[in-house]
Amino acid sequence: MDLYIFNTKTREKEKFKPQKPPWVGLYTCGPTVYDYAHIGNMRAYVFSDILRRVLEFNNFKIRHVMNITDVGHLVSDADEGEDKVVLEARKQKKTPYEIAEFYTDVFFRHSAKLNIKDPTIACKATDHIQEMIDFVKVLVDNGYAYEISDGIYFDISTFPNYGQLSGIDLEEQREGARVEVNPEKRHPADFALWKKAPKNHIMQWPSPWGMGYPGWHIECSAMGLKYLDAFFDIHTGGVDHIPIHHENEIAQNWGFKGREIVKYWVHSEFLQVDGGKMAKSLGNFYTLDDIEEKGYDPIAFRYFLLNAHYRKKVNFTWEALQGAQKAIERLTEHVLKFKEAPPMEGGEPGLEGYRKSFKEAVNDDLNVPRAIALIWDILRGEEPSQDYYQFLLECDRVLGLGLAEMEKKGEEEISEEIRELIERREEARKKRNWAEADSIRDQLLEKGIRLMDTPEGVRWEKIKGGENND
RNA sequence: GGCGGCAUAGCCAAGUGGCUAAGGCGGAGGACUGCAAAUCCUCUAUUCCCCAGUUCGAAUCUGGGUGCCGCCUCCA
Repeated sequence: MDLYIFNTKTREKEKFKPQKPPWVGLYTCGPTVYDYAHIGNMRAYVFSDILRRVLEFNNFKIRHVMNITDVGHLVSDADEGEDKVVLEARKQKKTPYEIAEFYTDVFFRHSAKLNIKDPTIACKATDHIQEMIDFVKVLVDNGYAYEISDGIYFDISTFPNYGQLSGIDLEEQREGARVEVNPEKRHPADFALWKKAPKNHIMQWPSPWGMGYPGWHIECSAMGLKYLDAFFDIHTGGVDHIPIHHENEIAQNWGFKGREIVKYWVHSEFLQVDGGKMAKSLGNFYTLDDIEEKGYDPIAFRYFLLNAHYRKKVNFTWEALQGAQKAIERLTEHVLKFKEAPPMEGGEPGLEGYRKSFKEAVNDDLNVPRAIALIWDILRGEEPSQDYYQFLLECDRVLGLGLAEMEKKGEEEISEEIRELIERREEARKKRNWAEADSIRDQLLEKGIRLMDTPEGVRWEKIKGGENND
């Protein structure tokens, strides 16, 4: 069955054909490690994770490269302002390397909690200064770049297709631009490949053009080519990167190689909060830590994201997250019933149909919402059997919800105090002292423990989320 | 100001020309229970922002309107 992916470049779903099957070269624009990644950032990485998993599901072998931007990303993409990491270092009175290391660790911690697979190669910009210098040198030598007083700039007039990815007409864009342009630049959209460093700049390296530091866009080209080169199939990122970052990348790749390097450009839409933009200034800027602090499982957030298609804006609300939390809990319960069920004699007759539908869904430009609906059809519509359980685990290779590790409620850790309360209630129940039993139950409920009396005895669960929303 | 996208039940959302408009959450009723919870069963959009049009047939295509959002400026 063929896999179809929407290519931003052609604005069409295209049949996916890697250049060197079974290998697939996948490059993901990684984080700029100057601050905590927020849940909107994380959507992009859950998306690239799903893409990777679907590729693996289709039996491709993946080399997944992700950059860690720890230098060169200025406060403005128009090559203005300060380096983000350096700025934060000054604020916190630390070195840029300390800042980068700290936020890189946080990023991978959050990724792990969301069951995002680690990239095959995670590469830091500062570890590839030489590669970037070499890249820029070639561009200069071949006449695609020029030097001015503050750095080396790419000359976009050498690349007639500039703007093709985003469908932008440069002349029109110029009208609305509110950025002051560097008067030395030949064209306002020319972008920095290498910046010359002022003496006191903390991060700087020797180069043919004196001490300096790389422009932001060059790292993806240099590292992408270094690690993927001849099988650079897919490049992912958020939609915000289409207009500047990825256009620039295409342009400089062209200058370097004389051809396009990337075959498929795939971009994920933004996550919105309460129907609008997420921004620190609006007070709706959340991180995964915030989600956990409110009592939700990170995996509930993953489930929430999987419920919507990656090319559509998704609207984050606490109510929706609560729904996702509840859904993943119920899903767990169902899955466990299937886990314990025996195999079906002669196999499940309906299984192949589900298998086909599942693959059709995910291979149709990653239609994960449809795939999840299918999971529910099995969970609610079919008798539990080991055959279906094995199939669910198969599906989870794509979904990454951690179905295999799911545990029964009532097996979580609880404090001694809670345990005693539960025992006291059991005694009261034996004496048919309902008033006391119910009062203890209410007490536990306030402590976030919900009791369930079953024929096999009492079970409990910690209540997730919901109780302390906003 | 320029460019683009979206509008499906209380909420999150699939579906882009034709079987009864997926799925989840929430809600209602019932079974079960000492009562609950969990679970199970049933129900929960005659209709897809509005108005025209194309078509045998449209949530899906076209035109107009309204609303929201994004980008062009930091951001995934």
